[in-house]
Amino acid sequence: MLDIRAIREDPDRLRASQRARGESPDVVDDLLAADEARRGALAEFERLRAEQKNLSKEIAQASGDDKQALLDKAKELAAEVKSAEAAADEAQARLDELAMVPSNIVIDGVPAGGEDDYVVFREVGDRPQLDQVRDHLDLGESLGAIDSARGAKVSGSRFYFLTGPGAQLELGLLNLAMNTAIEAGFVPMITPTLVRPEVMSGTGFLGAHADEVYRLERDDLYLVGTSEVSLAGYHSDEIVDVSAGPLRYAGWSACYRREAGSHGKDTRGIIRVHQFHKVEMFSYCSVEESEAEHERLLAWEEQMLAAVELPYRVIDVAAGDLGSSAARKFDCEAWLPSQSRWMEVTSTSNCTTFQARRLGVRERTERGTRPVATLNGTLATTRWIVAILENHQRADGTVAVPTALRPYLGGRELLEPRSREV
RNA sequence: GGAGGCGUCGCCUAGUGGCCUAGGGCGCCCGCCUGCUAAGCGGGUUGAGGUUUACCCCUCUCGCGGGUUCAAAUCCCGCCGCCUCCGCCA
Repeated sequence: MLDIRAIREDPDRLRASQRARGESPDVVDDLLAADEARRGALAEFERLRAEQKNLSKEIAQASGDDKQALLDKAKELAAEVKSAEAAADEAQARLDELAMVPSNIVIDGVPAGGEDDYVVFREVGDRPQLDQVRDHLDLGESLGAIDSARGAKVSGSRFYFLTGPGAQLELGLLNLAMNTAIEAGFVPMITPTLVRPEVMSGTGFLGAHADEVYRLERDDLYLVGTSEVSLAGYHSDEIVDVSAGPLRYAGWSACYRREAGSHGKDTRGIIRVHQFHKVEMFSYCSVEESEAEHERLLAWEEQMLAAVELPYRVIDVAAGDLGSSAARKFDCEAWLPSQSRWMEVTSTSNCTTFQARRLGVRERTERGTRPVATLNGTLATTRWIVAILENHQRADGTVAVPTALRPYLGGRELLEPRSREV
């Protein structure tokens, strides 16, 4: 949802943003018309309602014939008030509906265009020199780390078991991420993975990509695709104090995605799965501070990637590929040797006031309250195991454990193929 | 799943159809007073929207949504949340 008053003042800004995303600028005129209609209807209702209140007070003091005459008049007025209120409510609902349509206004400097129009900021680290490349599933199976076949047997395609060193690797990654976050001053959180419709909708996940989300119809709850959802809802309908700096939370949760539109894509291994774990950073801050905070979230992501010794690049995602709530998004992509391509491993978005406005998260200022900015970013996910196995594989079939993860694997420096099939 | 109780401003609370333009206390903010602090005195202090250069003013907001009524914090219906007890389960 966008600020209708801001659109009234500067409609061209939204038009330009819509064009950059490849979406229609016509919604702007629809919005302005609906806003005008709403204000007209509201003024009429308020006028009648004020009249009714005054009349009511007269009735309380009148008596006899006077009172009866006033009562007759009041009865008529009551009907008028009722219909004026209905009209005002309807006009408000029309505007609300329209206001939910446009995606967030992109920040100046975001590249225009679609999926392939990103800008590469930098490339960090050296890609491994490998004569023979095995992919992560091949490696994971021989190490006894990933069991895809039994995942499918138990739960269907895109499910898996992490076993032995695989399970330890994931726990290690997530703990390393959690510790990194705590050290940086984040409040560690373990979050609900089922949320109410208002929260899911408030974060912007029920728009164009609603098919991605699991829904439990009997209970009217949604399974989150990231703890961003729960953490955004955490302060909903609250006035928070961000005057002393951002409120920072690090959420640990399981994540669920239907992957409805990706049949046949990344079907092998654990790159694209229905359920995984993630540690997510989430910040609430003033809108003025949001761009600096975005850079900081990116820096913490890069710190994690450096800690697990992965080669990666950072891209500035183009407007058309942002998702509805983001005003800017930076992705880190790790090198994927088996496919000679880059694979998204982190994503950090500045949602400016888009989510906060829908969820009612405000801050106090000298002149009333206003929505804060919300930002999120990935510190580690199950998918990182893919990049770690592939980039740290060695010719003898072993996989080197990055130094930072060794404490979580009992000090082991190498993962070795198991001798016995299980 | 069953029974009962509760939901009013940041917190505590008053309020049983018109005197509520929601009162009081605590906390907080501003001022006065005062060697300092405390106390005392005066004022301010829910949020959303409309109107306005601004001040003012107006409407909505007593968990949420309906209804009754000229008029609802107050009466009726539905829902949600919390608490207590019982049952069932891990």
